[in-house]
Amino acid sequence: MPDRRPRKPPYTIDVVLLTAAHGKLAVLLSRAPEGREKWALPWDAPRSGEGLEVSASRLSKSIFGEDPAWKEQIGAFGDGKRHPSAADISVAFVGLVPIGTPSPIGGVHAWFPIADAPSLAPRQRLILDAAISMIRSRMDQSPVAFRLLPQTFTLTELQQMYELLLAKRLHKASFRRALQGAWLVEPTDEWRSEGRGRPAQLYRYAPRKRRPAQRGIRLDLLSS
Amino acid sequence: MPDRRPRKPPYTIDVVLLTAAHGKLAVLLSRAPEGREKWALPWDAPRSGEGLEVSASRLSKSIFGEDPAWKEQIGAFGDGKRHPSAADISVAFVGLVPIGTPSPIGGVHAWFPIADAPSLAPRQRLILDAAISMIRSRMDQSPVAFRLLPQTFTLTELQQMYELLLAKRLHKASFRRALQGAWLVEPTDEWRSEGRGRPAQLYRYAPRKRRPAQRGIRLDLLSS
DNA sequence: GACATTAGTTACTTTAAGTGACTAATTCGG
DNA sequence: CCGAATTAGTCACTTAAAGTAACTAATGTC
Repeated sequence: MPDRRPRKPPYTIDVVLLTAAHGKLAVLLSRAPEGREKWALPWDAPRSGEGLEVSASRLSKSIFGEDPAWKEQIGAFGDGKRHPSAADISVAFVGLVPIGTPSPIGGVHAWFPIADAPSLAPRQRLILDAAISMIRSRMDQSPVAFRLLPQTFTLTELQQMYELLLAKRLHKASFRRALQGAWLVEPTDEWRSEGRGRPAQLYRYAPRKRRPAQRGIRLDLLSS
Repeated sequence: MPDRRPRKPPYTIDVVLLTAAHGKLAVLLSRAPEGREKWALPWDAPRSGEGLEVSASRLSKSIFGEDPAWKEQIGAFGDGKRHPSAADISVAFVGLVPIGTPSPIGGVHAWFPIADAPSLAPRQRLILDAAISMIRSRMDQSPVAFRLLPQTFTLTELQQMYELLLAKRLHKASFRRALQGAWLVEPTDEWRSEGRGRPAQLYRYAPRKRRPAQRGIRLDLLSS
């Protein structure tokens, strides 16, 4: 990962790969061979002529063999905070990895629940915090919850994912009614029996464009 | 022997300054002395050791003498698109200027309604579009509408600003009820008589923290 | 003083969300 | 084979919020 060419790069690409495991959000960190901190977010210098998105994809692929299920830029970070590289700024991306994706992780990478992540270089700490707050605030504009789940899932799993991200319990009937109204999922003809209890139908993410109904104004969100 | 040729900067800072004028959003452009396009978003190379936010402030101050009323980073842009500079990437900021701010604009700068902006370098076009879509999507999380208005304003002016940003008509009673519930404004003891009709009371933006009431889930926004 | 004009409120309707209790389909332990 | 436990899914009723139109209030114009 760290490209140790003598000249300092003009900037770095840092990626925050997130997944859900054991009811918690987890972030992928790489063991840092040198430097003050033992772990770091995966980062690299861009290659010549390579776009930002492409760099981030290359970095993700070097870890997983494939792109994350969803990826978005967080922004550029600088302002004098220390980074494993000597670069003045870092362009950060957040990517989501579906729960249960086989991770070809050797001893070099490891998943950490975000609450017990080890200490990171200050700039990378900022990036991680920004990534978490970004996916929490984009949940209603991007299919964040769906990209943390496999292609098919039960509605209970989906609800639990929303509860994890919102850090809040939701009521079953309300959740399903909202889901129905939003035309986000469609049932498959498969069912999953999870030991005891009635089997659950599997659904897939299949958003249908709707008229921009968008009722109301959400002024109340401003006052949080 | 040091190389004295103008070295290309590692990145640029570009700013999208927006205001509202004549019922439309307008962007500030600078006349470009050279290059393929006649106009450009204000940009500059960062100074050594200067943070990103600081660079953007410096650039804004060089135009207005003061910071915009609100400012936020949009992100980093690159991916091979052409820019007035030779830099590989540009870090873009959007800033809001209250309606009616005296602009010490010579022949160098001018406000353009966003619908009739002249052609820009491809990367700057992307930045401008991202800025617009950003403030539209952040309206319910940041006081965007308030930062486009003067310190005190009438509720009708505020409603018209929301209508401009949302590109949608709102009903007076609903808007005011939502405003009341959100605890975002407080009345001043001033009134403004605008020619004919009953005078309107002036309000100021004074958000009060509330319990995170946040009722419901906005799944419907996902399907737009 | 009648009227046009803009501000602000009220009362009623419609829609969405909160909630608990219900039915349905399965496993498990006798 | 039967009943309790368990999880999935739905229903009906309650409560809260947004849509809407008609109202009152205060000013300027003629």
